[in-house]
Amino acid sequence: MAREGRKSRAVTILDIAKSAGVSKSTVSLVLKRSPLVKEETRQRVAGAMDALGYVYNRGAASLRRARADIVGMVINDLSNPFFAELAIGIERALQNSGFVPFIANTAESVVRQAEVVRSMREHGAAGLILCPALDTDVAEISRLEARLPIVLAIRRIIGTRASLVVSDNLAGAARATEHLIELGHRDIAFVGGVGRMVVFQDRVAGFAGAMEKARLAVEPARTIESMPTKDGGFDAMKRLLSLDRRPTAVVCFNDVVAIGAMLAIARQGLTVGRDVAVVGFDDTAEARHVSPALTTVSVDAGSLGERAAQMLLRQINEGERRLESYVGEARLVVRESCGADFKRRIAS
Amino acid sequence: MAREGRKSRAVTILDIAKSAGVSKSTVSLVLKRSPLVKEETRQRVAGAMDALGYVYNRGAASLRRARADIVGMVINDLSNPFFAELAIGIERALQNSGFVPFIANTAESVVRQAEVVRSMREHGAAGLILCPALDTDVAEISRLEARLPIVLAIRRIIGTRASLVVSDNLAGAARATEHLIELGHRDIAFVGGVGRMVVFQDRVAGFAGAMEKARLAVEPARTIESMPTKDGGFDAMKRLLSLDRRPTAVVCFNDVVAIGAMLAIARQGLTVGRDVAVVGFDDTAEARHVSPALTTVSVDAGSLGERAAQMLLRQINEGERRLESYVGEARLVVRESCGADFKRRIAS
DNA sequence: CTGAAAGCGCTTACAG
DNA sequence: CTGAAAGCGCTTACAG
Repeated sequence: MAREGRKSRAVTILDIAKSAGVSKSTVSLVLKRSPLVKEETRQRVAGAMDALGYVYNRGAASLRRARADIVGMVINDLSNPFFAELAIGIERALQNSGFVPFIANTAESVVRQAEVVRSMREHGAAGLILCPALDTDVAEISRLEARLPIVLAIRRIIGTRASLVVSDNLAGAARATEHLIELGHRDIAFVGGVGRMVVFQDRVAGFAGAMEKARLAVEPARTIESMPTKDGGFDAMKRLLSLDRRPTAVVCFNDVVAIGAMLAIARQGLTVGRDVAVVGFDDTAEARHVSPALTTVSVDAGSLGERAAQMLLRQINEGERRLESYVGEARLVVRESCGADFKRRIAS
Repeated sequence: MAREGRKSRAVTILDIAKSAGVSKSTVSLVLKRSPLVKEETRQRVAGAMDALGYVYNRGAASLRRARADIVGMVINDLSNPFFAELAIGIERALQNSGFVPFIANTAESVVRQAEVVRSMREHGAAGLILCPALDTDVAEISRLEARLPIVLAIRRIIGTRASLVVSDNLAGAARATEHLIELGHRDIAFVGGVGRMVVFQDRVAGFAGAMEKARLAVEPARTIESMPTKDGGFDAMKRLLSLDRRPTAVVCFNDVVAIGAMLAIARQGLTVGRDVAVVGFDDTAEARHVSPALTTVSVDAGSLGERAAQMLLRQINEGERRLESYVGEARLVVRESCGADFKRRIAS
């Protein structure tokens, strides 16, 4: 009935050694798959482990080796499918690396983020992949980055020299805006996102650049900030639609904002794509699945995650600091929400 | 330039002790906030920690105390918002418990699940919250459950005596079905989910029970299995719509399946709610956000997660085995996809 | 391949 | 409050 857990005395390599009639050292060699041990001995030891229900104590090993096999992934919003896909990509890349990823969700709280990071360091994390929460302090990142390998993902923070994996926000937003302009739109708004985020600034810059190139006005009143969530997008779009002159198209901060915006448009009795064109950013699985399907900028969250993981592994293994940056391609994926279809039907 | 990480010699309590002019024991007492240490000493020690950049080594502490402060959460599909919400609820409940949750995603692979569980045990997890992957072996759970505190969440597995947090699948599905029957539907199908999952069996049983109570036929050909994903739901619905006689309503295995099904219906040129009524199960945030809004069975993933966490904490703290079960209420939330609205408009 | 010894950083009694 | 000692379970040389 009693559990054999950490409570009662655990089975150790010494027990295994006795049971298999070898020394502690030999068991340790078996554990690390050393070729020094002959097959027959190896099997005897493995048999003893099975029989006694041995569980390797990584804590003890880490303590001795002064290095643990975990890496932390700190995610700012796990309920956003984009970050869930990112996390899954990171996990995939870590699969056979000898490191296990531990995920934590900060829910955009810097306080929570500090706790989580501290906890991961206390557990001996060999490195961190960090998607910084809103309003993360530059100094905090710099301090961290001096102490352990770290890769910043998705959200750039100005003033740090940490390794970085982001997507090409400027080009992506520009491309999305150009597409709307090509479709004939002149009155285009930017919806969602928080002004003090660098990602927001980059995307707005891409948007404004494309507008200016086409000699179109960028009115400050037509850039509506919001939390980068579905509800945020819904509210922002509602506000935008309540203005006296409504835009014919909107570039949204990201997909969840765009989906929220689409709902606000529908709620208003308008048709997405015909009355108001919508484009998103991220290309999460949801973008394909909503109706009308969302035209968006694809950044491939999964492969960004893989990149970040590989970058972190290099940094951990090479010991000394080696900073890299990767800017993932941002590719426009035209579906229905931009109304390209409606235009075509009218033209023909 | 050099990192102070685990590579070079780490700062230990001995360094702190020297720097603060106290003994190692005193530092340890400060660490655990013992009232034995007077405030002035405490501050001196805390100051030294700050100055030297001390990081508590939990691995060493766990080793000595033979007990770690982590609990594992093993999730079968983190890309399903339902499980993401569950995970967030678990995290919330663990916030001030002294335990930190480590999440891992098995992506429905039992092989991956075994690896992940082993890794968590090796790291000394004090307990596990497990959402079993498809086809998880009963024997494996039983073995595990004899060795450490464990709470099974969401997916019941027949034959184990482990603690359990699930929702009332039978009643929920019955309620959803009854609602469709009240709306006048006679020809109702069940869409999505994998037949060998107990959750599926429970929900189908609820569905069939309600049908039989209304003396309606349950045709096996009208129970279409699929992976419990959006794509699965899409495919299943497509198959269902290709039958000669199409049902007027469908009860879906869960929300992601329902949303996939809604897309298949729309793709077919039909209108959800008017041509085919749809109800889901879970009430994820997405259910509110799709259009038409999904009528579904609310089970409150977040609070199920909290329950599971509390149950696990009790089990860990009380030392000996104490099995509990919690069956969360399943409440029908009527929105638009069931067509209640259309019916009303016709009636008036 | 094996055995003995030391040590990773902490906590736990225990005596003062 | 403090100090000295032992020990958690492992790995790491090192000598055989």
